[in-house]
Amino acid sequence: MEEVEQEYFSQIKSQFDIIYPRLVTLYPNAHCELNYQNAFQLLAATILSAQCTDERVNMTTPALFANYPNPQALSEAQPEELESIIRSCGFYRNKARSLLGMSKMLVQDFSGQVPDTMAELIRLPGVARKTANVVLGNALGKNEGIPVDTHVIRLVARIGLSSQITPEKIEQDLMHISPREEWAMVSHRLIWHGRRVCNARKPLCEQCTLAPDCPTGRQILNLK
DNA sequence: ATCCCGAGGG
DNA sequence: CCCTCTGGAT
Repeated sequence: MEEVEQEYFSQIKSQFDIIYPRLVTLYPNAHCELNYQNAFQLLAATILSAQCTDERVNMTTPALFANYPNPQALSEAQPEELESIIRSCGFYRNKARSLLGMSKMLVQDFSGQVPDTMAELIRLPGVARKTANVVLGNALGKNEGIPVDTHVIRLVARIGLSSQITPEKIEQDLMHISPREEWAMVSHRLIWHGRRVCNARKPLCEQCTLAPDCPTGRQILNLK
C-alpha cells in the first residue's frame, strides 16, 4: 500500500533476519522459565511474575499449588492466606485479587477450564495481552500473538526492530516480520538474551555476538 | 538508586 | 497519557 510503510517493514525485517538466526544459535532450546504443569498453573505463575523474577515465582508456586491445586480451590481461598503465600513476589494485594478474580471467573464462566482464545483470556481479571500470550504460546500451543515484556521492549529498542517503542506496536511489528510458528520462541530468545547478555543496567556488548549489527552495541563499543 | 517475563485505574 | 501497586536483588 503506502510505500513508506513497505519500506519500513522491509527495513525492520532485514534487521530481524540478521539478528534472529544468531539468537537461534545462542539459545536453541530457549523456553519459558516459569515452572508449571498445566495451563492453570502457568496462568497463575504468570500473574505472579509481574515485576518479579521467575526464580522467585518458582519458589512461591509449589506452596500456592499445594494449597490451591485448581481454579475451584483457588476461588475459595481466604484473601489473607493467599496474600501471605505470595507476598514475596511483590504487588501481593493486587496479585491476590487477580488470582481470586481470575479463578472465580474460570469457575463461573468457563466451567473451571482455562480458555484457549485471546478474547476469552483477556476477560479474566489481571490478564492482559502479555499474560494471555504466555499461556497461549506455552501451555496451549497456540500462537495468537507474541508475549512482550520489559526484556522484549528493551531489546527491540536497542537492536532496532521497531520504530515506536510501545508494547502494542512492538508486538504488531514482531508478528509482521517473524513467521507465526516462531512467535513463542521469538519472545523466549529475546528474553533469554536480555537476561544473560543485554541487561537493563549494563549490557555486555563486548561479549555480545549481535553487537556489530546492533545500533546500541555499535555505539557503546565505538564501532563503525 | 534501579530493575524484575504487568495490569488497572484515573 | 500518567500513576499506583510491592518485595527482593544488585
